[in-house]
Amino acid sequence: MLRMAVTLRDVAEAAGVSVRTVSNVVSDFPHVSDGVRRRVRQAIEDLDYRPNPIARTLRTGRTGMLALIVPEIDPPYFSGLARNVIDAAAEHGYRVMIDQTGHDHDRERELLTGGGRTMLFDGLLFSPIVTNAELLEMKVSRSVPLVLLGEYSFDGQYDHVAIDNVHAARQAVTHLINLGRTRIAAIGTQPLEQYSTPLQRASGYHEALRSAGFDRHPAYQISSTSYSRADGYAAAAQLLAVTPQPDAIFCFSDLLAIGAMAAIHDAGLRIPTDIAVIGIDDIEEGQYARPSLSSVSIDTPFIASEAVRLLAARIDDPESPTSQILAPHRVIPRQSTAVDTEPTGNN
Amino acid sequence: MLRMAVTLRDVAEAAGVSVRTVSNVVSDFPHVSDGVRRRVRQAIEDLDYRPNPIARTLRTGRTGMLALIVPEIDPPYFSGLARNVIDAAAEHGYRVMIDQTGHDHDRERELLTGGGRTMLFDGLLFSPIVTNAELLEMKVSRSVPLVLLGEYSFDGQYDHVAIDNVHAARQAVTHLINLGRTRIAAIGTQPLEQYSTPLQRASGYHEALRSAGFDRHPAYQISSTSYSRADGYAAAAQLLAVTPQPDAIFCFSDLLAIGAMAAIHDAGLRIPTDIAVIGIDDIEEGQYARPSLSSVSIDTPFIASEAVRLLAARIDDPESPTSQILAPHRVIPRQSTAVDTEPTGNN
DNA sequence: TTGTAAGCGTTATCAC
DNA sequence: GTGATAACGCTTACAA
Repeated sequence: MLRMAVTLRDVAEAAGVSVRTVSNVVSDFPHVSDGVRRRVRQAIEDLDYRPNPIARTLRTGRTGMLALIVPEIDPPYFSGLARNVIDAAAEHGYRVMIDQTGHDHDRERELLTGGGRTMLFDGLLFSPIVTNAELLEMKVSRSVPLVLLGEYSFDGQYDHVAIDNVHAARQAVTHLINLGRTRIAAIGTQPLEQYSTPLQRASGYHEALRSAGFDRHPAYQISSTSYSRADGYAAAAQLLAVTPQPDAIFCFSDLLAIGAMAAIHDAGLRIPTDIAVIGIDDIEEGQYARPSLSSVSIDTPFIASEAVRLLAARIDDPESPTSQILAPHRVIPRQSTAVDTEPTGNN
Repeated sequence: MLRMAVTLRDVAEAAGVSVRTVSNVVSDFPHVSDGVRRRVRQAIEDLDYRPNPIARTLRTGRTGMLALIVPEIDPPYFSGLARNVIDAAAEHGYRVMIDQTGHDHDRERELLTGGGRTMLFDGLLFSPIVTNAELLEMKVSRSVPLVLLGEYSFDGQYDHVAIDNVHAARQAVTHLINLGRTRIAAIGTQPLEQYSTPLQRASGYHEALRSAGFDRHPAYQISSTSYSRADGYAAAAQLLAVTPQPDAIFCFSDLLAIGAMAAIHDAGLRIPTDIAVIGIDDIEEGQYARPSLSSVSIDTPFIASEAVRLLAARIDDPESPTSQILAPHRVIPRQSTAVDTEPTGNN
C-alpha cells in the first residue's frame, strides 16, 4: 500500500457516526435514515474511502475469486476457454485467477491438494490432464469447492462438465471413412497411460476403424508429447514416409492438424485430394487456413458457463449432490475433408 | 469454507506451545529449538493445518497476487503474453489474476481507478488500448503499484515496458517497398482517435510511404474495429475491388493478415506473386500458414519478464523512480513476402 | 527461545 | 436506527 488506507473508522469519525453505521451504508443495509446516509456518503466521497476487500474476506470467508487451472493458457482451446470462463464468472460476480500446470503431474497434485494458497479462492475450475483414476488417487482437498472440466467419466464424486472424447473421435474418423478413405492415420496418441484425453481419443479412433472392418496399422499411429503445431508437423512428416501412404489423418487436436497440413503441403501433396485431414476443437485458425480445416467443434461457451454455474452453486451449497454435464460436440466438415472435386489451389 | 478451518491456535494447543511459536515454525523463523519445531510440525501434520492466506494478508498487506488487465485474453498475442506473465510472476512468487476490458474504455477506467477490489492485488500489469493522453486524464488510483504494457511514449509517470510501434510499422512497410512493391495498402487503422496502437502503426505506415516518395491512397487504408481474422478477411476483400489493385498489404496484426491471406486466396490470387502480405506480432499461426506469414516479431517473453520485474520492484519500493523499457522487435521475412521468382509480367 | 497481547479493517451480535 | 464491541486468523512488538 502506497499510503495509509482510509478505514471505516476514519469515515465514521468524519461523519460523526459509528463504524457500524458506515458499514451499513457501504453494504446498502436498508435501515439507515436518509440524513445519516447522506452524511456518510459525503464523508466517503471526501476521504475517497474504498472498502478493504481483504478484511471483508477475513470476516465473510468469501474472496469473490475463482481459480482456473489449465495445462497451458496459450493454446487456442484453453485461451478461448479462459475467455469464456472469465466472462461467465463476471456474470456471477467472480473474478478469475489462472494457473498453469505445464502438463506437470506433480504440479497438478500440488495445486489440487491445496499446497498453495487455495483459500484465496472461493472455488476451483480444474482442467486435468490425468485420468480419472489418477485423480481420485490424489487426496484432493475437500475444503474448497471444485468443478472438473473436460473429463468424461468420473464417478460422481465431483461436479464436472465433460466432453465425450471417445464419441467425438469416433465421429471424426467415421467422417473420414464416409469419404471413402481407407488408410486412416492418427496423430496424438500418448506413450504414457496416465493422460486422459489421448487415451479416450485413441479409443474412439480404434472403435471407428473396427466398425468399418479396418485393421489397426501400428505405423499409422504417431504419438506426440504435446498437442502443438510443431508436433503435428513432425508427426505428419513421419507418416508420409510410411508405405502405403495414409490417405487421411485424424489429429487429436486442431493444432496438430494445422502442423500436419503444413507438412503435407511442404511435401508437395494436396489436401484433401491426396490426404484428407481432420482435427478436434474447431479453433478459428482452422476456419481461416487454406484449405480450411474440418474439425469436431466443442462448445466452449457452454462448458464455461455451465462450469461456473455449477461452481457458484457448489459454493453456495457445499452439501448439494454433484452434477455431471455433457457438453455437445459436432463434426464440422470443411475443405480439408471435402469430397474431392476441384483442386484446392493451395500451391 | 466447507468445514471449520484449523487455526494457529488449534495447532498451538495440540503441540502445547503458544501461537507465536507455531507461527515461527510456519514462517521458518530461525530461532526455534529442534524439539519444539518437531512437535509443532507433527501437530500441523496431524491436524492438516493450512495457514489462512487472507488473515496473513490482512496483517502483512501482501496478497501475493498480481492482476493482468488486457483487452481480451484469447487473441494469440495476449494469450502468449499471459502465459509469459504467469510464468514470470511465478518466479517472483506471485500468482496472476486476469481481467478483460473487452476494448471498453469505461471498463478500463473502472479497473484502473480502483473501483473494484483493487486492493486484492499487490500490483497491476495493464495493457491499455487508449492513448497516453486519455490514460493520464483518468485519475488512476495511486494506491496500487502499476506497470503499463505496450504503449510507447508515456511521460515517465508510470513504469512501462513498451514497443516502438511506429518504428515496427515503418520497418514492415519498408520491407514491402524493398521488395519492389509500389501499391501498398494497410489494414487496421481506426476511425476513433483515442486508441493508441492503431494510431502509431498508421503513423509508421505513412512515414515509410513518405520516405519512399509514395503518395497515400485513401482507398488503400482500411480501418477495422478489431484485429481479428474476420476483419482482415473483409478488409482484404474490400481492397481487392480497388483499382489499381494493391500489390502488397501491411496488416496491423497477424490475425488481420491471416484473414487477408484467406481472402486473397479465395479470390484466386497468389501470395506473394500478386499480393505480398506482412503482419505484426509473429504469432506461431503465421509460421504454419501456407504461404507462411512474414511479420514483425515482438519479444513477449522479454516484455513479460521485464514488466514483472519492474512491478515486483515497485511493490518493494513504491518511491523509487519509474523505469521505461523498450522491447526489441524485428522483421521476420517468410513466404508471404518472398522475392518473387515466378514469372508474372505483373511488374 | 518462547509467551502474551495488540492490532490489521471488516462484519455481525448484542444492546439501547 | 444506531452505538459499542467481539470476532475472523494471522504477524509481530514487547516481555519474560
